Amino acid sequence: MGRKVTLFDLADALGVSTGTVHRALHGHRDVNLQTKTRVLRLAKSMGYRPNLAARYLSLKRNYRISVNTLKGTTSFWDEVRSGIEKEANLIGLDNVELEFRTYPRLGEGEPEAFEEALRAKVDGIISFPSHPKSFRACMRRAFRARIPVVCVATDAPDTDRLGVVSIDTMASGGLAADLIGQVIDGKGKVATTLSDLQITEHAEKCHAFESTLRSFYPAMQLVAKIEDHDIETEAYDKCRELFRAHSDLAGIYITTEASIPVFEAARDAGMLQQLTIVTTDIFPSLVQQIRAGSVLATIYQRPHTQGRMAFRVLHEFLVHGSCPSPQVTLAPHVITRGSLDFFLLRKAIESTPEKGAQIQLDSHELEGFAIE
Amino acid sequence: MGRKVTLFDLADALGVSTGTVHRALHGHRDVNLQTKTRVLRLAKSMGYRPNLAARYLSLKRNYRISVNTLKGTTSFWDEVRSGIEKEANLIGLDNVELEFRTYPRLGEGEPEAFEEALRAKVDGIISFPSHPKSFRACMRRAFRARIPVVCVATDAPDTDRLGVVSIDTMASGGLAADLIGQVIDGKGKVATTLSDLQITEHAEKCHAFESTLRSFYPAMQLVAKIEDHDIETEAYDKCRELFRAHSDLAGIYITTEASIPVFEAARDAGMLQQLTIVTTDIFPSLVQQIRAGSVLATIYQRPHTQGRMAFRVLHEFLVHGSCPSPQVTLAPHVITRGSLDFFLLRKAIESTPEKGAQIQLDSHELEGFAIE
DNA sequence: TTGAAAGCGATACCAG
DNA sequence: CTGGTATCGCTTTCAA
Repeated sequence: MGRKVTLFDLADALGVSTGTVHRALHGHRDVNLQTKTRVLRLAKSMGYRPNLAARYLSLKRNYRISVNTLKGTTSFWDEVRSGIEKEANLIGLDNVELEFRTYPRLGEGEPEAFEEALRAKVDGIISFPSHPKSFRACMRRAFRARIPVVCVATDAPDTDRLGVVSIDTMASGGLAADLIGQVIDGKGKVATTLSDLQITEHAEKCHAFESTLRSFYPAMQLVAKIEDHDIETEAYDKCRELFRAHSDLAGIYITTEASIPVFEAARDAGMLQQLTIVTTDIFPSLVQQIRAGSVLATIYQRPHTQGRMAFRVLHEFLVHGSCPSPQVTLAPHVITRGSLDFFLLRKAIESTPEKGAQIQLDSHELEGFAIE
Repeated sequence: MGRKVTLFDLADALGVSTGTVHRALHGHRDVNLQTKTRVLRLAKSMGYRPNLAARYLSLKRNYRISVNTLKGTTSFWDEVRSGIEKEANLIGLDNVELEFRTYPRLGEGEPEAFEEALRAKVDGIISFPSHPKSFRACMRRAFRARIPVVCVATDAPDTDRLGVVSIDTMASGGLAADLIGQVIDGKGKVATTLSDLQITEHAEKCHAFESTLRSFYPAMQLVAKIEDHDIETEAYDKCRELFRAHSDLAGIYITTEASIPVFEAARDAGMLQQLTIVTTDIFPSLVQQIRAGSVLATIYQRPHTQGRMAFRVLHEFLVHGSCPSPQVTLAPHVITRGSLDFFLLRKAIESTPEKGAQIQLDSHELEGFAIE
């Protein structure tokens, strides 16, 4: 394994200066096309790889990243943000500054936050595209400004986003179908609730749920896909209606966090016992339902990890200039009553704030690796 | 937000040289105790944080890490190794060299590999402690040599390992119990298989399984914990015996990869249909069983992620001199028939080799972020 | 015990 | 269009 090739090695071999080599590699204007190709060819043949440490050091400018997300009613978005922060000061050689811009509700204040980030000339944006339509316009501007954008939680189709980090919706739907299907022995009526069929993410979960039923549980019947448009009363009312129309309903898959109104409707209809329920994500009032045994399982969408991954993708691009995997799709976690405590414990650990500034020590000084 | 504090700032403020400050911070011998404490105090009060880029750059020496793992019969250990490699060239600023030392079987060749790594004076070791007893002796030597060791997949109790990365055994057992319990409607006989009750990891899974049954499925009965000692014929024979003794067995939780002999025994006993089975991990012949519908779910132990995390913990220690979380416990993934394909897809992506040396480009040159 | 100074490799500026 | 060179912050000799 030969020693590492440096800029100087290239310059030396070609009889030019490192400045020239540098400009050639980075495609700056004002480089002779010939020397440029010579440099590029040699770099490839010698297997040149830039030394990132040296790069960071000489680059005084810090990367500034804007994190545009929803305020949210549960801790989901807090966890996304804390995941981003954690990854930032783990990876970060202190060369990243995060700027958080949060908007209160779906589609409300999102374009403004985006616009602000663009005006602030950040180097990259991590964003939750809450309103597909207005987001597309934002993306066009980001594209023109050459600011890379990573979407988190939901994809923004037909935009030139650099990457997406989201949960595997197909796996989620498939899991939900299998869990319910197995427990109710492959027969009976089931339903799903979602926010809106227009939202790709939700549509995909339902689709996977339905297609798994078709493939493996032909005797089951999906009788409704309830759209609640993120409005609690709408969810409640439509569920009441559903339970009235199908008093023999056996199971329900709630693809969003909006499970509480469903429980209330089921309880009020006196059907809570008979229903096999799979929910999404986790928060205190849902924990109660799980402990009470009303929930078969909840499908956890790992917001903390989504945040971490989103940061990684963007950082990778800013630093390496390349994007290893424009689509990061996370496997969902299945949480049941018997495993609940272990998941809650992990969640608590994840949200522990980073230990602050910490003087680094040589191992000589650590007394037998003792960790405080 | 004040600008970052450098070594020079500290030296300047104290009227000493950067060399002195450096030596004081690192506890090198031959530093006046007084100046040392003055430096340390000032460093803390000024919130000094070393610039890692500068450190990497000036440190010419690369870290050498030995990865001591099992050859294995399934792809489990291949995935662990590829996870380590992936994280290494993602995080690594090329300052890490990996040396793989693999041993053929449980406890066979393990001490030799360890010894070799110590002799080679590596900077750290990632190891699977396959044989608790001999491993402890190895660890003592590593400790004396001041070489940090991170355990992967299994912990090594009562040793001074730097950290462990493993799957959450409690969550695994709890999940298995809930899955089986719900499907068989909370009543009937169940059993588990494991390699050896001496192995903490297996014992914990069984314990969590049992305790979840006790808490939430009192009408279920755990009739056997079968130890197969990693021998296929032993697993087969003991299962046949089990099935003979309990022809009304309703479910079985296989805590290890050794599920194939169990399927064979069940099939030969004509009980495959009646059993609700939860397995562990995934490999081609198990995939067949899942597709065939013989498996309720398999609990995937995420070897790739285990590898990635193990590397992170060790790297973190070598670089920062601190260990953020000595115990990384991963949440297991639940894979069912309806979600199988999505998990297999992910697995295929994970094991895609890294794109090799790649010239980095400025964003100017990327035509609209187009990723090849 | 401490100070001074020479790198590490890439970047960016200023001359030519 | 290209060469030379100061610079980033830390580590590590070599002298004092």
